[in-house]
Amino acid sequence: MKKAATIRDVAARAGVSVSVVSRVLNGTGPVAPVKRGQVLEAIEALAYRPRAAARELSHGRSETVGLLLADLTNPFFARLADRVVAEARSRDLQILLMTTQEDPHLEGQALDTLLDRSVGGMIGTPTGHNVERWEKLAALDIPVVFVDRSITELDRVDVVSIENVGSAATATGHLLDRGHTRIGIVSGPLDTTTGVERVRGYERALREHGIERDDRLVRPAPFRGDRGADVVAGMLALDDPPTGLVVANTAQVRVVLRMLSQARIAIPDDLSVVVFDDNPWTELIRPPLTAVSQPIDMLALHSVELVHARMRQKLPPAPRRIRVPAEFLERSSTARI
Amino acid sequence: MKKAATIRDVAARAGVSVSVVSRVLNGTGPVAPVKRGQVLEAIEALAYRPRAAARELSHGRSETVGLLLADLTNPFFARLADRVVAEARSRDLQILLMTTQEDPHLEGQALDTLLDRSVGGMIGTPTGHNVERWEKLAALDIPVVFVDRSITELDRVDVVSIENVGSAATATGHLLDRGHTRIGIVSGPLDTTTGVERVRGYERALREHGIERDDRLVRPAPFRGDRGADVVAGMLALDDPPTGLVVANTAQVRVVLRMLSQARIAIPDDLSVVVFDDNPWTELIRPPLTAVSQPIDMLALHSVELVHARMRQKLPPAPRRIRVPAEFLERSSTARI
DNA sequence: AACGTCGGTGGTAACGGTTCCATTTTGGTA
DNA sequence: TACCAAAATGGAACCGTTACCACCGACGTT
Repeated sequence: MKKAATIRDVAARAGVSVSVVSRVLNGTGPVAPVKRGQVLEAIEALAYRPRAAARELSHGRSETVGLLLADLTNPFFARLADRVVAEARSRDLQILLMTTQEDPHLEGQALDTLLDRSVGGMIGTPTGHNVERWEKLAALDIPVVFVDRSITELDRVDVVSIENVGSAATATGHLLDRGHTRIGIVSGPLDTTTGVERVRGYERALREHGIERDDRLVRPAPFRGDRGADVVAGMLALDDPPTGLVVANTAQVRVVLRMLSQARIAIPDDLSVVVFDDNPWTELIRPPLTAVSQPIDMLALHSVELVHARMRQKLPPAPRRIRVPAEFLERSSTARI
Repeated sequence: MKKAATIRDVAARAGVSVSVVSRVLNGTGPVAPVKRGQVLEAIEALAYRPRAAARELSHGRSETVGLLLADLTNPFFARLADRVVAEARSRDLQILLMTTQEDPHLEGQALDTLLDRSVGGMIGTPTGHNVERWEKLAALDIPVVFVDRSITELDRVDVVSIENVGSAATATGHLLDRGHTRIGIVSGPLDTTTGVERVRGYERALREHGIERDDRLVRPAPFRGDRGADVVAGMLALDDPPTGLVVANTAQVRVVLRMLSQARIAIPDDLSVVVFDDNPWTELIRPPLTAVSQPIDMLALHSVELVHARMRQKLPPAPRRIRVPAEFLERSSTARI
């Protein structure tokens, strides 16, 4: 098995210097049309493909983008990954995938290895910790784009997310409009931006309807584990249980639904439910779920577009915050009280 | 921003040569305990981390494993990716993710870029085409592990998959035992191994019960699109429609269920249904689905373990074919006729 | 006719590791 | 104390690119 051709082989066959080959490869300088032709012919003939590692070493940075997601088990992130990979491909970027499993320690490790790989950019859903490390990336001039969530302390990075406050307000308003006055919300942890923003939207809707917030109905739950189910069970065990529920923590909707089903709580008769994130399975559930549908393709598109542009230095330094609207889909899991 | 430390900086600070540093880094030769200490101290002090690209360039191969999956939108592959990433991490391997979207052309491109990156190994769900390119990888001594499916023409690669024939036979047998004699199956394309093997299992079960195969009830469907729904609709429109159905194409179960629901076919009263692959959502569906549950963690574990071992040359050359058993979960979507 | 200018070109030093090989040091043995 | 093998060390070539720089004609200007 003879080894693969290098740039020198190409140069030799085309009768030019390596500089010329490099130039036709990258369009980084003038080349006479005739020689360009010869070079292209040689490349073709030798099936030459530049070694990414060499390029990366000499150039100091790679065409690889680190994608650091929370958890591929959650359909939201899985679909996001799918779209990001597709968008990246169309821009000739590679995706190095890692997951945090929502664990700051794992996230830290992942960031380190991503750094070793001298990735050209990063797209990630931060756990909220490891602030110094994210800062270091940014300080190294490695473009960082947060998607879905962000870290408030970090103002130098781009952020792409949905309109969390507004979406939560809409979801809550939907229940209020249907006569519900006791509405529970299980959010993400309050040290995540999605967690606080969605609660804020919930509160805004309540306020607009002149209803006071009851702390017992506003409960965060971690992304991992089954805590969301306990939290909801707790609410339902109150003397004055909620008649409406907003599950604003995408990672917990499944366990919440399972618990409700096992407890034989009828939806929407006993409880009206709105969930965050619509995935292809939610419409198969009985009853089909009313949901806030996140435009995942837009999230992916903008994230990749941003890192790409930054890698090409094609953007003013000021950080961008892109908020895309989410769609509210009324199905059959909510009813008038 | 001073740039990151290199191996030479470490050597200088520790008062040794770069060779020594390299040796303590890789444990590739003898080093005096004292110097080892100095080197480690210097590494710590300078926060030195070896550049992956440099290592890769000189060594000719990287610690990155290409993961080429069909489609992250399918929960099966998403969960597989999740586990593979986790297993890879615990072995200090990086995962470069690409998707084929079941498109041979995209698969070809992906294989090319993976080659440029001189990945150290590959784990993939082949579309069934691009045989030459897969062959080339193997010829280049890059360990390739097929997971879930494989390509029959390629006998030099390792394969990890479930017991497809047996699982399909069990699923079909389950229906037969409940008195069904007209059983439909929608499989994957017949140019995929999962497609043919599952049909084979189906046939075996029929044969064992002395029932003849009716071609109109054995229909493949592509992985992409909604074809599976049409196929089932077609079966149900027959004069003698099936009373039982095996959906052996994981990518099509969702659309099939949606179609049945829209057509107001009652499960299991009008039709008993067994599906391939159990994902966390199937138990939320009404009725909860009887399913063949694939041991995804085992698939991931073995795949990663295999590439890893091959990359370390720790395995005899003969290709391994690992078949892990799948679990049959009886829920409520199947009934006695 | 002398003089920039500029398109086109080749030589070569990085980039940051690994690895081979020659050399020095160490320790054990006669 | 001399000697030898084994252990420890350093030097330098190499991996495949990119990018800087020097150079060489040809051409257009004064």
